[in-house]
Amino acid sequence: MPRATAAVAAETARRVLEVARDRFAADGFAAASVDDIARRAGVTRGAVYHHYDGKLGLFVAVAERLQAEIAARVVAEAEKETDAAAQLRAGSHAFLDAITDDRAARILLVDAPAALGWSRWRELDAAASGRELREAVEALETVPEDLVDALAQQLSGAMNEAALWLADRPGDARAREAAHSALDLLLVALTPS
Amino acid sequence: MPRATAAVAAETARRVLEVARDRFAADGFAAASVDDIARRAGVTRGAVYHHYDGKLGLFVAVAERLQAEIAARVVAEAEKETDAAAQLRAGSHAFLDAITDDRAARILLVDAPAALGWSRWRELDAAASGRELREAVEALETVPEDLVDALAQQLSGAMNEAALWLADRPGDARAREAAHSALDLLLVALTPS
DNA sequence: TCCTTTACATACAATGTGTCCGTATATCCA
DNA sequence: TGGATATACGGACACATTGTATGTAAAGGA
Repeated sequence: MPRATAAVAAETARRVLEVARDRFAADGFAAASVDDIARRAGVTRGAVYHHYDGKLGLFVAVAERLQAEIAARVVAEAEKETDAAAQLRAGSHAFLDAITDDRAARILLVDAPAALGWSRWRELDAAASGRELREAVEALETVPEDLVDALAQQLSGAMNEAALWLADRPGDARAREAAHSALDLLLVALTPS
Repeated sequence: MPRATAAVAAETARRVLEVARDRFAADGFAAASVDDIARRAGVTRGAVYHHYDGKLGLFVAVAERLQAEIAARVVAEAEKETDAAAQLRAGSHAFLDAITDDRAARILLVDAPAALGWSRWRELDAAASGRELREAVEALETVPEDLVDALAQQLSGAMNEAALWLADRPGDARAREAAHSALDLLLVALTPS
């Protein structure tokens, strides 16, 4: 088998990543097999292990990609607002919509904590949208300084659970509306009227 | 090997369950091995497969046991209060304390959703404390009927995340206090003054 | 007392992961 | 420009783990 040029190699890595994203979303981390991913990408497991650090490394690459995509959308929406409270609300709603697209919820919210361990998952999340959330909560006048971390964490949990709840009800517009409204109910309590 | 009497057999099943609980908590579902659990329980894998429906069945048994224990504590605390709002708050705080004891958080909140799938995990949770939470939210006058499900879900997510956050900071009394206070911040918004 | 069922132990087959090794060919460098 | 070297894989192997099938000895009922 001839060796591929650098551009072709990058294309191989990209295709593997794409297939992996699809398989992890469809089958979950545990049930997805590296061999299946490789075959669907048109390569052997050797290629996958060359480009990525094992099954977990491949999964991490997929997760980081998804996190980045979602964080970008969240930040973009939040930045449209000016004051802290509005930014928090806009970002939260954007997060809910973003993570329920592209079947990212299962990968990021169900499999990632188990596969990476909760603390590593937290670090990954903090590097993406988690940090923004914490800062948004911190900017609120109504929240005491020593509760910022705990509250941001719990809001994150509420949104994540809402996302999974929605992911379990695809196409249910009423549920989506209810999730957003309920989230607002929690957020308005924290935002100064 | 002689066959055991019925009482001895029940004791075997109980010992296996206990060891499994310990191993799942320490190693996680994926990394724990049936052989290791069996050996630590003083039996072979054959005994485990006789008493439980495979690794997943054993895990489900452990999870159900933990759920029941926690639900009992939550209900006991909630029943000390009379009005709906106070019951919700008492139950929520009791849940936070209960699930962070005995290293149940990892099993129930991290591994269970991944191993069982999110929807099966939800059913398991609903059968235990989830249903109580929904009813408590429903009893609040301040929450519109069509938001009850979504809100209960999100509150559950907030509490679960708080539990994991605390489980990651064992013995940190300040964090525990902050988690409870932050949870109160969310709950007071929903409870009529 | 015999016979069925229970409670395991043991052996076996299947699947999946990670690693090692081979190799052809870009790419770098003298 | 022609070799040396590193890269991008493919293929084979070893290992771990799960589930199943089978054997078996004793308990408990008829």
